[in-house]
Amino acid sequence: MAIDCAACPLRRRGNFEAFSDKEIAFMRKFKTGEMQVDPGTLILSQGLSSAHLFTVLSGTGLRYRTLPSGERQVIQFVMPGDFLGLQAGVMHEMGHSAEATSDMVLCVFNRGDLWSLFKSMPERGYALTHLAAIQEHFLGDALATVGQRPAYEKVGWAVHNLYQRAANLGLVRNDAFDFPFRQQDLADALGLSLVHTNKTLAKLRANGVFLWRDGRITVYDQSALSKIADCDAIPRQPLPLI
Amino acid sequence: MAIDCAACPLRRRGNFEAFSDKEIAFMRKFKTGEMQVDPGTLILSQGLSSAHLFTVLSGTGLRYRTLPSGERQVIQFVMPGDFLGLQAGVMHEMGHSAEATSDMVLCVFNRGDLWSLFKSMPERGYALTHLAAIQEHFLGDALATVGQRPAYEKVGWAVHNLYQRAANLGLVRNDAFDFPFRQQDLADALGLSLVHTNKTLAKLRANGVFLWRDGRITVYDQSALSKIADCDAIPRQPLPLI
DNA sequence: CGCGAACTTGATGTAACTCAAGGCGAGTGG
DNA sequence: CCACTCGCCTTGAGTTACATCAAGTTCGCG
Repeated sequence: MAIDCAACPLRRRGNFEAFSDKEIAFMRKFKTGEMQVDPGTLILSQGLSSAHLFTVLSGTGLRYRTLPSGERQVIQFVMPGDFLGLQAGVMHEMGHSAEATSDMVLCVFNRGDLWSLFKSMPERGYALTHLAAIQEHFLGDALATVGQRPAYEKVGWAVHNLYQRAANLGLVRNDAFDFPFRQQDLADALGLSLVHTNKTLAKLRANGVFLWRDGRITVYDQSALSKIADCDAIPRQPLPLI
Repeated sequence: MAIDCAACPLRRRGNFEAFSDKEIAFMRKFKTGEMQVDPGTLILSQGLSSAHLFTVLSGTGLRYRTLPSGERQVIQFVMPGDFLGLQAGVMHEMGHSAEATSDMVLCVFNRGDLWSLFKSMPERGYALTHLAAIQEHFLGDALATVGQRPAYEKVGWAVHNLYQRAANLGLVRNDAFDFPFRQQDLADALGLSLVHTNKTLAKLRANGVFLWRDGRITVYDQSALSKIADCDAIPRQPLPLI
């Protein structure tokens, strides 16, 4: 029933690092199952630990942090290949929650096996660290955007980023990709109000940059978009995968 | 001349994880030297790789990301125990720069030896990942603060955080610790203008919460501060160290 | 058909920005 | 020793990007 790691659909469709035979054999043991969830399902919960760690096989989700005052900051739009639960794995508790926004399939690992990953398969431990470094890189970029840029550029940056990631995963067809989120989610990711986000999206639409409708984003003018996003191009190196 | 890892001053003064004898032996080999730098020295440069990785032994610094448009986002106020250069270690380039703001002493490691850390001493590889996870946790918190909170709380959060970190390192005496930064640095960390940061600091001072003068912060009212910062208490677990 | 969730749009308010000017201490040079 | 500059902090005045408030539309669903 469960997908065999050797035939992992991610490595076939996306731009990921290759696995050695030894690594595949290890991952088969390391993987303890698969999980299928519906939209809205809470996968990890801020403040709690978790017995399981996950790699997203398909579907989309959100990571977000809730402040005691009730505000919500979306940390990341989760896509296939993302690893969820590192904080629960090595620390006492998660600093954010994760939930599905579409049907989602996740590879499941045991938190308790994490040490074996370093101990008996250092290549995999290194890959995990690599993933964490990429995450740090992305968060730094997000922080700079949220902290320093005006709304129009924020939204442009977000869509640009999402488009690049989707493209890397082979999820873009005719300059369009699925994006099953609400405007509120984007607003919470960028530190903008819902209303202002809406008006900014309208502006970008009017300018013919892109269109977000019915859970799908279509980019009409890539060069305009990357000019608005104004960020250093992401090197298209293969991503590590757990 | 150089400090022996067995007598590392960090592990003695701060709240860090203990090292086994094997780990100490390994770190002695892993450490290739020490570096002494003056205030203003650039340690790592955004967009470039680096042959060296560092652990801060003493002194303070800044990590910051510069946007193509010239804006600067301060990512972190660097304190002793912080590890610098993970991104250069596992990725092609740094996503941010790092510079000293005081005299600083750094432990120096070779980028090329990083793999040996995973290969021959998985405990250390795990510690590195742990460190990365903590960093991710902190960045998520910073993102939430910059994205969702008003200026008064932002500044309160920042000082609260800095105080906690300094306390963990044994750097607090009489509720005060050194903080050799400019208001502009704090402004760039929080996504505020210099002027507004200044006025917000004046308000906190007037309210008797804390005082920042001559490169030193004195906290007068801890409970008021943590109420303003309004964040989940950081568990005081020992920090990993590289 | 009524209801709720999400999106849209206009009107009004305000937190934070920019501009502008002055103070203060440290360093420099005549 | 004073005059000057320079970096940083401070404060007031005016502006604006974004927030909040308040409707209204559309659409799917029980």
